[in-house]
Amino acid sequence: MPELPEVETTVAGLKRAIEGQTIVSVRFYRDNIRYPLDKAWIARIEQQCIARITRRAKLIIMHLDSGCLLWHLGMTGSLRVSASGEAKRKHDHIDMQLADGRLLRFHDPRRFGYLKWFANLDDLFASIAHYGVEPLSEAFNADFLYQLSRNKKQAVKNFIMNQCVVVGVGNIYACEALFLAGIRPQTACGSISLTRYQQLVEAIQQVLQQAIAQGGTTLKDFENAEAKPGYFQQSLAVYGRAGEACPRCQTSISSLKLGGRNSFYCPRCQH
DNA sequence: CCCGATTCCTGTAGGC
DNA sequence: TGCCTACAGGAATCGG
Repeated sequence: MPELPEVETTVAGLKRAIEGQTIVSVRFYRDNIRYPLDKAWIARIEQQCIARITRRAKLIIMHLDSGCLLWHLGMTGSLRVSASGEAKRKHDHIDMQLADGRLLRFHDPRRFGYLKWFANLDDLFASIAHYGVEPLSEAFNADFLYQLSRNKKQAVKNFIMNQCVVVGVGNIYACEALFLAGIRPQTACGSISLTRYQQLVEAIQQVLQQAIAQGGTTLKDFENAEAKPGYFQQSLAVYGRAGEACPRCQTSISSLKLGGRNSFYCPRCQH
């Protein structure tokens, strides 16, 4: 599920809703999601104020007065703030009760998401030191992609979905950005020119910014911190549209598997 | 080193 | 209706 725009949307909602709140009690409803949930963390988290909430890649970072929390929503995870006493649903795995009575609740049917506690931010960032550049930062530019891709045969779609290269771009936005840039997803990344990488950088930034502005993409079950869906799915040009008409030239959209992931493109607009 | 395949898990859609 | 299979937004890990 959540790629960068969905995580950004969730973080924006959480900032509004719970920054400055104190966590009074924590409950783990199971002892692991993707990774183990250590019960020893509970005492470290309780009575801590959530001073700041930020995003790095597809991760949500909660800066506590002492220590910090790192959340990953995986494919089906959501982090919502609900009224006190709201009934627990199936697949609700973690509750954090706030001082004003509301509840921060982590829900994740497939349990590919995770929570980790760290004593300090240095340790947290050390755990994700292998991550690549932020796509909406200055460091993400045509030169960077061009240099890093030389002599590589990897398909460009897999290249831009590699979190060690650039973070936050998942299957949906990779397909959409390649369509906007007019590049076929299976093109070897090492054979793409600097000029075309310039177009790709602009396309990735444009698609992510538009998706953020629309509150993300809700294909199936994404909901933000206020349990509201996103609207960017209405703007998808190729993702999930195999056999439908290309919005630019009316040619039938094609699909193929790349790195095990379904990939969609227009055979006429993309080369 | 670079790839693709596999793996974690549940829900859902589609074929029969 | 029910049973079975394939597939889904992520990403670490394994093996060729």
